[in-house]
Amino acid sequence: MPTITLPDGSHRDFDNTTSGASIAASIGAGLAKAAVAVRVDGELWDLTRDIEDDATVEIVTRDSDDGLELLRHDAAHVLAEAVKELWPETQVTIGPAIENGFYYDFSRDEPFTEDDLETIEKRMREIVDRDEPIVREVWDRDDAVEFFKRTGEDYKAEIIAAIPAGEAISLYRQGDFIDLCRGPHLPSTGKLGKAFKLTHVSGAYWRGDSNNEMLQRVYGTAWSNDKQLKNYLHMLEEAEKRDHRRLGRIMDLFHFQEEAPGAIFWHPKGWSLFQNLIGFMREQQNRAGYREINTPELMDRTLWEASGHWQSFAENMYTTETVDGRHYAIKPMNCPGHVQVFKQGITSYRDLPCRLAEFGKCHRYEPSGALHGMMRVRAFTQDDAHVFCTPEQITEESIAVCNLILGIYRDFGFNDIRIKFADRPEVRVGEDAVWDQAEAALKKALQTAGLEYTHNPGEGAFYGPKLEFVLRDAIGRDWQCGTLQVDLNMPGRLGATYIGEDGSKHVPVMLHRAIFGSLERFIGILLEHHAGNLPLWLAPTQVKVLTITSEADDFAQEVAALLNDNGLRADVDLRNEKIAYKVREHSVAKVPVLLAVGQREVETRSVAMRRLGSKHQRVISVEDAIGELRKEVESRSRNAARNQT
RNA sequence: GCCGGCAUAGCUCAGUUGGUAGAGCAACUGAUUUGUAAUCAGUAGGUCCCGGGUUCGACUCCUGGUGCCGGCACCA
Repeated sequence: MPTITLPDGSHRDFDNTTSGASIAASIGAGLAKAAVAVRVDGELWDLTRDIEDDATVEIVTRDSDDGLELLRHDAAHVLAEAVKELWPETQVTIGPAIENGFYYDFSRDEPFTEDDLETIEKRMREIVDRDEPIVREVWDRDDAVEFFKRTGEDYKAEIIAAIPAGEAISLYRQGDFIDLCRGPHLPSTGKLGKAFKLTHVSGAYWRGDSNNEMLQRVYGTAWSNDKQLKNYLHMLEEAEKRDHRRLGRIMDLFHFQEEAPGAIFWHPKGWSLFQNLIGFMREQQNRAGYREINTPELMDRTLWEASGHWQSFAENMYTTETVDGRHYAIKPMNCPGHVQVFKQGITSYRDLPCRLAEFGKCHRYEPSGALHGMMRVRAFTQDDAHVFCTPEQITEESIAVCNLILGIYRDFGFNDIRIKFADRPEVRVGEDAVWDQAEAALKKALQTAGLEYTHNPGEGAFYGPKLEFVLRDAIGRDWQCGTLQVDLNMPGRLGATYIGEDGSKHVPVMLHRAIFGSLERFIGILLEHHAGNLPLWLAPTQVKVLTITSEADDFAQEVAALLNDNGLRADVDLRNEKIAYKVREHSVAKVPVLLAVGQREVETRSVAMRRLGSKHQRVISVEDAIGELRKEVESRSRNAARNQT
């Protein structure tokens, strides 16, 4: 006689054993229909599973986050069932729900083709129409291993064999398909609905290990209704339109070519943007007490061996052949160079913290498959800095770095920022006691600053734990940019010391930090975030003055000169073309401000101002236009561009 | 690096069973002096990614590379 407590606090008594399905039905037909699972005392259960004891129960509907995840997980099972029906010799492995969808990894000799995808999807829809019950079964582990071995599912058998012997495991059966699964699942395949679509195929390593064989992964997306699916597919199209590689071409910012894979040829406008970002960061850093330096791009290999980079990353470093009997490496990062600058002369504890910054160009031989537009390149510029400080200063300096990073992201229009705490990796240098100290210091800084964070276990650098700053862009994609690392190892390895209050030598703590991460990548992210419509203060060409007739040529040039005198980047377009043609061309090129001048404007010394994204224009005096634009640039107002006509 | 796909004019793309290539836009030239997202006409533009092979003949077929795209792995 279980008593069921519902989320609103009300109680219901049942004479016999009940289930999520009957509870939902007792509340209402609508809920029963939307129900996909039930949360029993906080744990997700199948709708049909018996509830025998008193419990707090919440019906999970297909629209909820939990419900959607279940739907996607079920979609993966239906995908596997479809593949097994079509190609019985294929082995199944695993298939989880992921953000926006699901995938399933299969082992087979022949990769799937695009056509196969259509065939599979069609079969999946048939399975949904069959509305097969999805039934939970509890098996003995050894029986399950034996069963999957017998049916040729070696991967499944391997997974189950890793579960401790004697433990009961749950399997789910739908039609002829049976799979190991923690569950829960929908009551039947029909509940999945048809708002899903297979999207692409790819290779994926068994257990995510590149030493293992490669499986065939099928990806799909699944939603609770058709409208959501349609929205998602539309979002994908929009994302394609704001691809930074496309925008870079349209806006004439940069290009790539075959002779320099993973390296960027910057065009005048793109380089202007690049320099703007450096100028901005330089100003922020100077204000925060950093001093800028510059270190060699080519240094003797022994330095990299001493820092420990050679041992970990030799394969990813560009090196020279023997030159005058020595081997040099192009710097893949700036830290060892900064330590050399720190080591010059004798540093007193009074000189700490010592904050050294560099816009350092680094080269890394990234694996060919890792390259991705400007987001992952082989030649890039870090806004790198190292803070040398005493152990007592770690917390304060870390907090300052966090605040600097978060403030700067806001200046660029990123407001949704997450912090991940990455602790010691398996392969590392330094004693565990030192790692304990470094991790504790970083955590303390986060707590003192009152910042929320999530854990990213084992993802720290080889010399120290790190914070990863992840920003979410306008269409919901996450990008890791900034980083803060506490390093108690490298300064000692490279012989850095300072004289403490006690008059003896101490090894300083080194904080590594970057805010943009890589300028190249950050620009790519900025372009996609703003869909190319850069805020005025960043736009390479801020203003284009367009003539309507050639009689306005002199005035247009005068206006452009005035704009330039006032620190605005302005150009003229005097071509003998219709104004509509010029407006279109410069709008496509994403110029934020268009000033049209014709006979009327010449006579009144005014301009017709039109902002990117607006169809309207305002006729205002040249002085007012300049004043307004200057003000906007100075306030770095991101939204102003959108709110004005 | 691994799995799969792609590579034709500056860009977006056509190109039938193997007979050395076309369109639109862009560019250039001329005309047009124009009021807010494409004025008209003409001209020019190609090592069909690179190398090797099969063939009388290869953009097309085979083969080895390179680059890019989607993932996986990697990311100091």
